[in-house]
Amino acid sequence: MPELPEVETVKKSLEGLITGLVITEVRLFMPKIVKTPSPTLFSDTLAGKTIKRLGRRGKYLLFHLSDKHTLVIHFRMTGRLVYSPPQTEPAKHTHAVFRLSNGDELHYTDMRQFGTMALMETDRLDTLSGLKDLGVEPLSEEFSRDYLKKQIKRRRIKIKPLLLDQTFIAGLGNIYADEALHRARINPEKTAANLTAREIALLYRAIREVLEEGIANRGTTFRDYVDGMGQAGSNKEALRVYDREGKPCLNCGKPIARIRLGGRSSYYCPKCQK
DNA sequence: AAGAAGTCCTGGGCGC
DNA sequence: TGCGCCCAGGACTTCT
Repeated sequence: MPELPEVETVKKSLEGLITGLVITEVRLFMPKIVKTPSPTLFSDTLAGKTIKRLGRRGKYLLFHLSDKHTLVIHFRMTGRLVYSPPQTEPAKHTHAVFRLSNGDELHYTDMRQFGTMALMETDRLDTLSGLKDLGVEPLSEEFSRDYLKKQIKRRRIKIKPLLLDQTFIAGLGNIYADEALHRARINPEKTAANLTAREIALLYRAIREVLEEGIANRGTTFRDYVDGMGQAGSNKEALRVYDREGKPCLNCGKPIARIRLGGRSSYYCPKCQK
């Protein structure tokens, strides 16, 4: 599930290879993944554009193009974007192929078809639903301990679903949210406003640490995630609670529990995370 | 206004 | 072994 560290890794793995290249042709096999504009206009407008710079906002990957356009990709759960030599047979579930001016290609695949793409004029990006409402970037300077404290104190929802709310903090998903809460020893069901100052300080640090480690390990691969070169990340080895139901807590040895919060699995240690 | 539920989709895991 | 059922999950929309 590409979360912030995975999208950042895709960005880093691709930018050195494709910056400066021209998108010469777009083949779209699954038109419905394009949110805007129409599939034909999407392909036609992209053709001939130069890739100026890659960016990332939350879990969105951004291709800043010539003519003041930006291509926006969200991978959701199983989306992949892989740099491929010419005439590579598209893998199963390949929905789009971007041909580049050096002859190589970018293959976009997504088994579940949840991922989306959009092409916009760059100065209209703030109108794209989802992107426009994103909260603070957790690795930016804007995300300070005071900011987190102020924001958390005004919310009555449980801390776990709050961390997953992309309008609160951009880029955390189920894996890194659980890991941050475990590291900060906070129960996922605790009401956000009831966190102590100490807990918020620990959470602040934990969020940054788990994301930075995720990036350093080139992302977490369970089954589907790979970077722009098709390589899996190694951060699964570093996970301390996620997907470890029944296994011993690495702090105290008690079995990790799993509950459902807001329709999602939450893994936590009942002893360490009171 | 906040929060719950429904929606999209496929492969894997399970029970029998 | 093989069939069929059900679940996971991110974010948006719709309902309460």
